[in-house]
Amino acid sequence: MFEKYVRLLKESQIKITPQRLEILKYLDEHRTHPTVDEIYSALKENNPALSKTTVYNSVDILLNHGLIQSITISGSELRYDFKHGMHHHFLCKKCGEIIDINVECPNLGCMLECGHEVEEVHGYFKGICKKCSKGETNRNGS
Amino acid sequence: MFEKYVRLLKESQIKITPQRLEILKYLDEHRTHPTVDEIYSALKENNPALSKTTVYNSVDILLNHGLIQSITISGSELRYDFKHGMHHHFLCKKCGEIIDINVECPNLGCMLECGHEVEEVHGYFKGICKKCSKGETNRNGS
DNA sequence: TATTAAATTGTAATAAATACAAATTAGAAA
DNA sequence: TTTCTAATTTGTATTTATTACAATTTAATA
Repeated sequence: MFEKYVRLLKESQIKITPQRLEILKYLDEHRTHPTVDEIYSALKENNPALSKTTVYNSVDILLNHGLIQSITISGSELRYDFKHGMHHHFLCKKCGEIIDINVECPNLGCMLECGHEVEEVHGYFKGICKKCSKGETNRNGS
Repeated sequence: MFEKYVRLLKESQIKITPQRLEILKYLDEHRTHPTVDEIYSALKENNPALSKTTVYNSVDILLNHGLIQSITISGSELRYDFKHGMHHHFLCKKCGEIIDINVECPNLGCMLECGHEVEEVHGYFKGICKKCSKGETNRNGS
């Protein structure tokens, strides 16, 4: 059940706690780029004693060890994403969904030429997603 | 003095007010990607009656008409940028500076193929900037 | 110049993130 | 296994960013 996440934490030399395992698992299984509040609400169901501060602390340590990444696409709030292969994001301004776009950034070489040390690469697109532009229903009901 | 900004607002059919002119001019002349608070503090010097709500309202309307863009690179706060040519951004994790990177995104074609309507393209890199990685002084003094 | 819809101001409320002290716990050592 | 300690979790209190909104002021038209 949690073997994968135990292994990931051990590899990063992070102390293993049930809360961290649950958070990492949640992010791996829900590629919805949730906020701390969304993670907290979901996990509180099975663990009513969970504290939101723990979620903040945990995503911080997972972030610092590179197991997850933070997404700033939506402004005024941070979202989190289990680190799978390099990809970009698309935010639909109508339904609010954040869609993974499986492309890499071809500008990285240019960055290195500039002389900066690049640790993170983020590519964001915003607009109206395929579904919404076809006029299908969406989660905002608009 | 303000002709350029009067023209820009007129072209966008936005009502011309001194506050909007000052904010647009400030963003054009200070390519530092300031927050609302930074814009507010700077302009309050010459206009003590300025309200922070006005800065929020003004950047909103300038944003909606495409005269400026919002930058979400730094998390938990929005930054604003006068809209000049297409470029990416680099955030230095040491000195906090946000540097313009003059590249375009070659993935746009791919996006259109996906069927999404793209309105905005954002490319962010994070790491240690050239100056900081050479050990020079920086604004955090670290 | 008078009019009116829109913008500005200031205060209050909301929401996201951080700080911190007390209680609890993971994991190493005995 | 039990003990011990540093690290983690919890809960509360702050701070900070943003939004809501009513009253006042103003831009721009007639």
